[in-house]
Amino acid sequence: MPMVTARDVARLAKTSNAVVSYVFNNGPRNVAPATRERVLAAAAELGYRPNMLARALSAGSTRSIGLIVPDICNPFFAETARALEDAAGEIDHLLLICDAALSPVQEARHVRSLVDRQVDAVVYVSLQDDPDLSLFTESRIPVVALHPLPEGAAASTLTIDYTAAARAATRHLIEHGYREIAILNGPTDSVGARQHERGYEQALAGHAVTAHHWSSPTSRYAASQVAAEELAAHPPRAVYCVTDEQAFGVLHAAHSLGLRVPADVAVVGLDGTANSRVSIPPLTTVQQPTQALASRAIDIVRDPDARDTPVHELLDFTFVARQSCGCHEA
Amino acid sequence: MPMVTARDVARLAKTSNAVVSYVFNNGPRNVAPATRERVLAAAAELGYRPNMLARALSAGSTRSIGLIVPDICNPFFAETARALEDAAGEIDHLLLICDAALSPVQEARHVRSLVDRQVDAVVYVSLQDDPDLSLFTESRIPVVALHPLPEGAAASTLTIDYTAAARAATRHLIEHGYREIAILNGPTDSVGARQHERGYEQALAGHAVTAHHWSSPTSRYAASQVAAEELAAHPPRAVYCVTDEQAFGVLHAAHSLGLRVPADVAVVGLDGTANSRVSIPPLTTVQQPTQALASRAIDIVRDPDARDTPVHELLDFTFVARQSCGCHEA
DNA sequence: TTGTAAGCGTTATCAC
DNA sequence: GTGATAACGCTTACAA
Repeated sequence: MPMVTARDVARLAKTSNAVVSYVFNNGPRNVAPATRERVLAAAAELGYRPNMLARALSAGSTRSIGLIVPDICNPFFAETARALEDAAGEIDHLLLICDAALSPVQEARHVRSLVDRQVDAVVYVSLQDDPDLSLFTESRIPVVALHPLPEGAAASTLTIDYTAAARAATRHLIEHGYREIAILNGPTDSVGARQHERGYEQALAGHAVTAHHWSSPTSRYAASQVAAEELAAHPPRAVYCVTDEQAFGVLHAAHSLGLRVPADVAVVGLDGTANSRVSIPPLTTVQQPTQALASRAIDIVRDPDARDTPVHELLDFTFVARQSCGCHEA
Repeated sequence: MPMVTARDVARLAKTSNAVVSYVFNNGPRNVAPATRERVLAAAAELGYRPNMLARALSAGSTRSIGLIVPDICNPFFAETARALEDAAGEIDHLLLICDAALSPVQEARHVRSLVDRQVDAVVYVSLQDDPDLSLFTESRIPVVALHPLPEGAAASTLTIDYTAAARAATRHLIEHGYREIAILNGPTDSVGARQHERGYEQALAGHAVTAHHWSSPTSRYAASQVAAEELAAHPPRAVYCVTDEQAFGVLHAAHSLGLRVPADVAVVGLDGTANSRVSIPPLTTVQQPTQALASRAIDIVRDPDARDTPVHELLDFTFVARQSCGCHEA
């Protein structure tokens, strides 16, 4: 298949390649209706498709947006990727999904790769609390992080209010009457982790509740290991997990120790992945507004105003009570 | 940040941009060691990074490989994507992950998009039994499908032997002594579905076993719905599911009906995702050789010989007995 | 061994 | 309203 070029189309339409470009871009110059028709007809006849590489090289935009996630095998990030792909598709951009595979080294490689690939913007979920954004800023690539960033970081952020979410989840557990409530937090001391912590503490304040502080990597297996150990030692009556995956791990640990959920241990998660509906038992969780997060992220990153002045936005979450907390007993 | 070009480097190294190119590509011409050093030093000083777009436009290779999966939220495909990203990274290629989101329309859009983006090759897991490969063949983009294709399709295939896998799984259930065994197959009549079916039938042949034929979309929720209905009606003693996700759905359905696994219903899956270790109960499954599949897929698609003559390869699977079938009772 | 220059297929500026 | 033509930054004959 010899590649059909704009020049070929121009030849057939008896005009110049410039006009072909004008037609396919609706500008920057006008073309006479008759000429436009001839060009379109010729293009159709030859099966012409503009060469995106040449277009990108010349025009300076690759019409692509990068996404870096810590772990594509975590369905929450897969769902995020899907929502972003939709949002990007609507503005006719390609989403480049990069999976850090839980490795900071891999993550750094992807940052480099996206810069090299000249993506127009980046949606970033980092493994690090304070990721190095210099490569992006040097290349003037706008970035929006889907998690809180330290004060003064050179990127926009777009998240739910984790403090409020943790508070709501913990409060719900307290209202069930549980008096020994653990928080299963993430593996590192990050801004986000501290927000969960704070919400949990705020909910506990003034209640005669014993706190338990656990932490595990954000994976089902790792959480299961940690939870199994903790549950065997000083079993709390309830656990608030900062991700659904960790909650699923707790569910598994409880099961393997012969503990019933919620009769023996109550569990609440955060993310509201599709799987939370079909876990054993169905998981009570804080639902992230994945669609809204995605479309807003694309808006932010394409907003010329936000390019230089990072914006920080909070979106609303929804608390979903299912069986694992003790509501809706089966 | 004014972009640093090869010309800038050449100027600083007191040589020509051609030599800069020779240095960065190790060819096609040799460069005197001294000159090479000067170029490298100049490049380092200026922070030169070759412009991939210009390189791709000129050289004709984008150093990228496309991947189309039916559903990135299914961890098996996420794990596949991760393995492929590793394999692609080793040859310094970017993996473009495209999620069809269970929509054939979306899938077709991605095919178009990958062709437009001029990827060097494509790894394809299609929703269709007989996907339209013409766009790829016209553009001479080599394709390897990770599932069986109808006779004569213009792409290589690389899979495990699904017939043998289904046979092994079903046979295992028979050896447990179960006499009512269902197969939960995929939603469409595809080559792959027929292979599962055949393996299941082969295992059953000559045994006094009652067969049950179920089918559901490949998602936990959908499988759970179908299984709940079937289990409420004529509960079989065991179920072989053609994917782990469907098996998880059966687990959930059983739980919500108050059926114990494996005491009341035994379940076997196929894929061997990480989650199968931590399901409730841990899932007996046929483990796909994900890493091997990925690296072999990259090899095939880059093999100049296989470019024109599709190859069809079978890789070995591993049967992993855990609790859901009745082995290793907790 | 190195430099010159002609592409690669667009976009966009200028004249006309 | 349209047609030459110069970028965009690189690769790679071809010359020197």
